[in-house]
Amino acid sequence: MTKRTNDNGTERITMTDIAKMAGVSVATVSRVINDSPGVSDENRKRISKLIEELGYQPNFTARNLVRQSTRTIAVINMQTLGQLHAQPASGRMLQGIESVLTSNGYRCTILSRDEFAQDMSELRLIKGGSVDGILLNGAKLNDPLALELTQRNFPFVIIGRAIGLVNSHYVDIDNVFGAYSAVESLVRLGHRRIAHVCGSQQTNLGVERLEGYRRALLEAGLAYNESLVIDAGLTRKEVYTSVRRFFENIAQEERPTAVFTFNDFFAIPVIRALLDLGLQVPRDVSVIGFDDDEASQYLNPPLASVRAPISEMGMKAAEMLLKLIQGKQIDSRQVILQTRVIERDSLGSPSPPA
Amino acid sequence: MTKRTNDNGTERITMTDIAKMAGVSVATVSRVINDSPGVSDENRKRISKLIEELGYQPNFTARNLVRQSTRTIAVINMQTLGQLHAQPASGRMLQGIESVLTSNGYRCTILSRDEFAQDMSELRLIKGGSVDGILLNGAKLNDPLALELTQRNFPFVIIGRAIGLVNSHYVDIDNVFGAYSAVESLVRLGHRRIAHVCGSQQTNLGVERLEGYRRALLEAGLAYNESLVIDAGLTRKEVYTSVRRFFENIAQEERPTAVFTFNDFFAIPVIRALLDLGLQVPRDVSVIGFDDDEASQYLNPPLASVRAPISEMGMKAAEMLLKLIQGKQIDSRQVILQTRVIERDSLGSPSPPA
DNA sequence: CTGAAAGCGCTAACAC
DNA sequence: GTGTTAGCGCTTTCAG
Repeated sequence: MTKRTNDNGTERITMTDIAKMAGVSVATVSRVINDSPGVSDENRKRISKLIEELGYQPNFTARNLVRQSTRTIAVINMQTLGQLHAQPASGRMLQGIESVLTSNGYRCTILSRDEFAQDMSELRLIKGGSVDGILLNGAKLNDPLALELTQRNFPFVIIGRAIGLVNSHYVDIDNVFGAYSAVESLVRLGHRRIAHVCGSQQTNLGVERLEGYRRALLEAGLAYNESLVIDAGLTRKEVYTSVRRFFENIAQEERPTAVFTFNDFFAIPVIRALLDLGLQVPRDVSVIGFDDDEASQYLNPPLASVRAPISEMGMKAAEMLLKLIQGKQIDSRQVILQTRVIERDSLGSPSPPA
Repeated sequence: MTKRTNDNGTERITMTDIAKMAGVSVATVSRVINDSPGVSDENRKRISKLIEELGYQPNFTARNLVRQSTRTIAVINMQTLGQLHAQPASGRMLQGIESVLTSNGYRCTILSRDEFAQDMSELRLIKGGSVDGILLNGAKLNDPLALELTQRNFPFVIIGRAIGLVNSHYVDIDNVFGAYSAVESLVRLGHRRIAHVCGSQQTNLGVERLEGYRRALLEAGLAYNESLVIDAGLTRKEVYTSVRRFFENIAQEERPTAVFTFNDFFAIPVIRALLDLGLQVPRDVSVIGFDDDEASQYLNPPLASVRAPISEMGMKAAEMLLKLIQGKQIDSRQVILQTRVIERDSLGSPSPPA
């Protein structure tokens, strides 16, 4: 590409052009663009008008270079893009993040963690100065990337908890309590054999919700029985298959009368599997999910769930990150948002034994 | 921020540093970084090693400035971020886009069209040189933004058709045919009164699918009856309310025995509304959607739909845009992807009149 | 209040 | 092969 020219051959207008036309120096133009003081009213007005008329827009990259910032942040996910975008909950998160970023003049770019690269390729982002901050959507135990970012003192906020990292900034929902209360509401309905279709135990999310399940059982005086925990995989297909197999192979008197699923995303194939085996929901098996996806209330039967303020979580995380970047005061490095059980028709009392 | 320094006070390592340490000029270092010829093997090896050891990463912004490119593209949507991210189909699109962009060293940033700004604020993106190309997710009739981009000869690809724009680059699915075949399959089952819960008539998508519905009816010798077209709004809540009201207020003998919904996203509250009125699906009313969201097969009843290769559409659009930017040959400026009806249990023959 | 000039970190002529 | 140098378009001292 020729310098100072677009593909179509039209000159791209620069600050120098404006300066020449206004008969001032670039410094003055720069001052009015940045609302800096030290420009006569007359000049300011004239230059502003010129800018307006010509539709001049300061070059993003040049500004970034001298400012040493790009006004873009990266959202780094544990899941692949396919997994990420398949989940309604991710959409809510991204929506929260993007809304506060764009309204603050920032942009974001969505990346997924490359599990195959050993070298933490994500670090190139910060070494190359191409992002001003990072939102870590999910973290592992003693997450090496989080550790590295901490050591480099690079601005980042974890969405989800950072187990093994002291003093890191994060915002999370109370997953343990959320799961606990879901199971507790099943217990209250009289259920004694409660299964859990758990999330990936490689993630805090999966671990925490399982923990909440376990605690609720113990507190209710019910044994925690590992054989009632179905570790089904990541996709709906896998969940369908595992759950179907599980219920096919269990003796009727052992059969759980309720299942708490890792999230609503999983609850859909779980219910399908039950129905396909001729089991009714909630007559034979009650089901409760997590997240309270927008669709859940419209499902058949309407799905009980743990309502989680996911988009708020994204917003809070983005706000915190922005403060971090701008060196502003942060009230609390850790934010935990609360959840609440929403009871719907997928819930019932267990039928008395036939 | 002090120059050449990070927040934490550590120097940020630059090409000049590498050059000094290697005892060569920056030009040489630049050459090895860019795999340009004209460097002795010995130097190349030594410099590479140094870069490796120091974990040097060329500054993204500086490169962008001199190259006059940012390696980022914008995805501009018609919907708000909330609407966008709520839809499984959008997730599939984004996944397709992001996967080809990132694998080509590009990034993307998701924006939504500001319907309140008259000045086409999106143009600032290109005036400020902050994106290399644009993916227009959806376009209006004679879309002013698309027109402007065309005039400026700025690289862009429309996802969806560009009515009123000759020779624009776009990739789309065959919505008219998709809708046609959905309705046609209802007709084949014996349905005569078929309703359509349509999408926004401000979008091509909504218009085209309605058109397909209309054509199928006409071709089947059935009258196109506007009162059977339910323009329900954008949210599931609105759809639920409208559809419920519609079926509540219609005489039984006038009641549609089938409904074709704009997409699967809408089909969920439609089915809920029917069930809440005591109507069975498909016994009383058959339902067919569009998109074939991943969840649809697991719904109760499993939802018939028109399968659309949405993630492929995103990929194709991204690939086309990249070619456009890189000045490569493009086989065809317009790509239309085909759809296919997937029949599931939400479909049945109309019950014989009681 | 204004302008000259020194960069930001890199690429790419152009000379040697 | 290698180095020198002139920018890319902007911000920001520092003089005046």
